[in-house]
Amino acid sequence: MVGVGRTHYSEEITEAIVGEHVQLKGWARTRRDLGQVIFIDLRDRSGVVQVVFSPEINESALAIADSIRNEYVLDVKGKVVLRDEETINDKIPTGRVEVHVDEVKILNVSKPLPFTIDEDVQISEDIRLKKRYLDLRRPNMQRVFRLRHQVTKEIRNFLDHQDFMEAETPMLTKSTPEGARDYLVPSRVHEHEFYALPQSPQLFKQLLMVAGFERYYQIVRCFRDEDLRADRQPEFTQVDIEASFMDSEDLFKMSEAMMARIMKAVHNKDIVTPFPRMTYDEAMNRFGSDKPDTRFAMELVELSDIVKDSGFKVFTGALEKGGKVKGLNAKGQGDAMSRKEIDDLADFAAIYGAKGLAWLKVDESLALKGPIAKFLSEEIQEEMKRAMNAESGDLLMFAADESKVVYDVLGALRMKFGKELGLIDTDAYNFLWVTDFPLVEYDKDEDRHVALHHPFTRPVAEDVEKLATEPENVIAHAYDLVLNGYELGGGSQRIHEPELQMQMFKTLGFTEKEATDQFGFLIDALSHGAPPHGGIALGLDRLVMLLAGVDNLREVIAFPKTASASCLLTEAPSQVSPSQWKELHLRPR
RNA sequence: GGGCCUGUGGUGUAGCGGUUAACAUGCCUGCCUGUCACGCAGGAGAUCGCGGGUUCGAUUCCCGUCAGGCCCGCCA
Repeated sequence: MVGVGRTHYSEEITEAIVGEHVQLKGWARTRRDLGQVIFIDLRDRSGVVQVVFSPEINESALAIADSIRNEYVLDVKGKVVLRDEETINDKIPTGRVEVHVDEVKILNVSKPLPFTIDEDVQISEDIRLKKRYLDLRRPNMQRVFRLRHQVTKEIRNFLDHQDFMEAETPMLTKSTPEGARDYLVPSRVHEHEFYALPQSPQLFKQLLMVAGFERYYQIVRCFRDEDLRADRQPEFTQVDIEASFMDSEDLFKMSEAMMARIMKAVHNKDIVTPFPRMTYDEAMNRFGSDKPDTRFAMELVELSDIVKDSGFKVFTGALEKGGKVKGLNAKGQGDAMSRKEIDDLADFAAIYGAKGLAWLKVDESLALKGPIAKFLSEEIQEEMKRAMNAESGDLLMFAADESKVVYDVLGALRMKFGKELGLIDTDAYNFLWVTDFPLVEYDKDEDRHVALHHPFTRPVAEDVEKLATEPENVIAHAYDLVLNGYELGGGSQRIHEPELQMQMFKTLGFTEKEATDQFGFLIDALSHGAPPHGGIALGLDRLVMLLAGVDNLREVIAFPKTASASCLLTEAPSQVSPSQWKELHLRPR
């Protein structure tokens, strides 16, 4: 340990250095004043050690200690002493020793705090965010940010060893259509023109490939002006990677090695590679999600064929409109749940667009009971039971609707039961590749196709012809890395031919002129010897969140935004002066 | 844009159509030489988020609003 005026961190005060004279700096965590003897727990970034003041040690130090309060900043000098057997404190690592203080300086005082700097004190989150500098002082928060540092350090070391080089890209860049809403920055110099903060460095990293860097990465801030979630912040950090001459297999392998290294470094956990893979179709059909949590089973069951001739309108109607009927078996819940609880599931399903939720209980004689039982023949009921592996006491739920609604509803119900029934192994880290995404999907509102990944994603070779004719059926060279039901990141092989890129823009409804106006620089770059390339971007915040075992991004971002995208500490965003408006050629509306 | 939940001393909670608004912790004062979330004694500290309504009377019920959270839409 180095440092001016400090010989040790508090965690280093151990039996090994008994008798030594040490100098420590830190904060007074608590003071226990017994009149003639005062104990203070001195906390620094490493931990806590007890320092002792008494007349036998030093009168003047004791006098100063009398005025010390919580969170005063101290500089103490003293001797490391072994504690008597009966005064050993097993609760702290340094509990076998203490420092007898012969000199103390108060480096700074502190007002009483709004909350205690301690591990498990429950404080409402707005208070924590308003006084974030105190919140971050808590040891468990410090641990999280040390973990975060360790993760980025491992990533940098790993990629460096793989010949990747870090390069920076602009934060003031061009607003482009497609994707999320941009954060805009008005230009002072160019009247009525705006920069956009990057949603990701996507185009720049492709241009770095054209530039011949071959292997690039960047740990980079990205911005998206969309509404927040527990796992979504308006600014977030991405591990952005791009490589020339690497195919998807190379990228999978490399990403897996990187994740394995991180897991080993931070949790000493050996994870199995290669990661399992699943196509997008399979993920949706089995789990109702493109980021399935595979830590528990409870898969969706396809019932469309079984019920298509049932005559039950709810089912057949959905099928006639091109939808699906799928089921979900909540084991034992037919017995466990009350009628009201089951009825409440329909409200839950409605959030995801379901018009209702059909269900059946399996009774002791394996008969199906419930409001829809009478609409289904004996034969169909038998087939349903077989397909869903129905046993006595089970609750069978059914969604019949357009595919998206069926997936969303049953996928959400699956996660709800998984969590509430404790089916999830919380120690598991289930990595998974989801592959073969569709290239585009049809957007009703805009009446055109939009890219599922982004417009630079490469269609698989055998589907290129379909781009113009049946774009919905084109599969992309795109993949997501999923961990425990969270999308950790996504990547793709990119289009490196200008003609194919232009065709892609046309598929997305751009005219040639619009494409050239917006993305001319890219098309031009691709026309000058662009190598085949592809890459991946990983959400660093989410990764750290999962490694830290928390379920909210705010816990792993030092100064996060609230659900309404404001910073309670600085009170950003804020109004600006009339002169600032004017300079930017703007006026309030 | 929409739905749901929360808002009471500094902090965390309790409470109820009429209370002296309770408890814990923190804070202040005094006592205490082995505590460790020290202890003991005393004290200060709240227009119950804000506005309106219902009512003889609202912290409590209703409406609105603001703030925080979760979710849908949005976002990859």
